[in-house]
Amino acid sequence: MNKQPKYRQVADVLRREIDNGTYAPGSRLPSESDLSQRFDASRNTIRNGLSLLVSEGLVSSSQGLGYEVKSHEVFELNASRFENLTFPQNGDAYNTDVTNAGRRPHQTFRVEMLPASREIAERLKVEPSTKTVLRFCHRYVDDVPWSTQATYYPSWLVDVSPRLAEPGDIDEGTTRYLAAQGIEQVGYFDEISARMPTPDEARLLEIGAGVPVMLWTRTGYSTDRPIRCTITTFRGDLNRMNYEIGDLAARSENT
Amino acid sequence: MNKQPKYRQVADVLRREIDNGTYAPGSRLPSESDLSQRFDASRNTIRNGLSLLVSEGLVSSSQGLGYEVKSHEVFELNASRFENLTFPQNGDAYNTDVTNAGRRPHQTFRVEMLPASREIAERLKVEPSTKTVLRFCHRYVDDVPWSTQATYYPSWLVDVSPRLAEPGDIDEGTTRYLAAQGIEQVGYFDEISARMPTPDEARLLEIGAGVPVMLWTRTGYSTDRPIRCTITTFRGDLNRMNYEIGDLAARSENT
DNA sequence: TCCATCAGCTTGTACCAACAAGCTGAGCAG
DNA sequence: CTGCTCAGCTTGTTGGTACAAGCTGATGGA
Repeated sequence: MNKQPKYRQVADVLRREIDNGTYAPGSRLPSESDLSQRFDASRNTIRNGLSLLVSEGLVSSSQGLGYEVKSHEVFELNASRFENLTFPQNGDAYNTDVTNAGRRPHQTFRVEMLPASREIAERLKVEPSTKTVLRFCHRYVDDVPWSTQATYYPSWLVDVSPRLAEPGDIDEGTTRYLAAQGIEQVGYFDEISARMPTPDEARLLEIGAGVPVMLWTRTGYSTDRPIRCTITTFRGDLNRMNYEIGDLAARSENT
Repeated sequence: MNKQPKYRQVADVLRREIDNGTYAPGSRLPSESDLSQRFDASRNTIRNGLSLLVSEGLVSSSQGLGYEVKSHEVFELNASRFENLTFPQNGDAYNTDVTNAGRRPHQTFRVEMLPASREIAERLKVEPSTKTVLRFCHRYVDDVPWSTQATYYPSWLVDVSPRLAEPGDIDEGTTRYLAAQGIEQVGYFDEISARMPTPDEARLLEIGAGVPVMLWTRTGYSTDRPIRCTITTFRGDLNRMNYEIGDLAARSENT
């Protein structure tokens, strides 16, 4: 019957104990050597089992400290709020959302000019390797790295809206600034996928093994062509993206 | 300088060789003992490095076969297509999308009655533990497990639309059937997040370590209350969800 | 009191060994 | 030629050891 290898049994038992609250979020698991005694297994076997839980994102380990049970407070992200003159643009939306959630937003920012990758060129409908302007944000919530956001603008747009290529924030928001230049965003196309982080992403977001990233690619359109492409990466387990579509009058009613 | 532990160096070298095509998708890496010689490291250290690549989803291993470099053909999923009488409902959308992609759809199906979990109860605006009808699909693409879809209906809806609780497909689609009962879905609320699969999900979707799942929760509303809640899980790395919002006339034009 | 040091805990890295279990192709029996 | 077995490859599992490196609280000197 019991064909499961020992390290899986260890993981299964601990997983169940985490689920039922024996080990609460934020608390620490017994040490590897304690577990080694409890399960009558070598430290290697215990580590093997614990690494399963780490790769499931249930616990994280740190040298000298032990294994901590992770909590799962998700952050809601309203993605279908239309970005136009009436509503704030994406960057402001981040500040608004985070502040409304009672947390503290903070971001670093940089601008660079670089040739379009294949993905970006396709979405912006320009030739690959054409110059594009990249405006890059690294965002934090309560000083914890939360997301990176890279927005690419085609060079033709920068020609008519030169402030895009200047370092430094655009206070009124890029959407408003572009509208003032006669470029209005009338629609956008969103693509969402998830995968494990590259080492770079893991570093920027300070996430360990076992936490996937979500990739959110938004291509914005004027009435006649694409005007920007924004790629946002963030922790998949702590964020939830929301879309409201159609008539949702019934949603806000209290039963 | 070189403070990186050996097993990370191994992973970094192999990752770069996978990226630059030295090891193409579908091909196999050298065996652990070969790599052990090449890197002058013990087999354990090599395994440690390879497990990093596995957890990044770049390669997968199987006993007796070795390590295979994985490919990344993504499947597009149009999520904002409005589900109403004019357009087919979700289940049919799956058949349509898969067939259009030149692949073969196939699904198993079951119906059961069970008390609402907290998440479901909240979304359907019913009391927790109230009876709900679950219609569950396990979907395949070219005989590869692709997604699971669980749709929950509140019991009051089943009372007026009894066929929901009957096993077996509803040929005309549940949306059409419900509309015929006077229940029309006029809007929906989507929530998307990602995390590592539970052992159950890993089993159903036949995914190994290093592949996250995306969770897509859609709550459908009539004009006055929620009428269904659908939770879809699928591989995050092979699927991309799309939303079209606003005026996208410029998207389909060929430059 | 304050702060520097260190013992003693934790996990991280690296090696070795042995056997189990899955897959494949060579080669043999029919 | 067909089909079975098995040697020899692969990864999987489990045990062991040793030392490095990070964290914390106790200890003790200024």
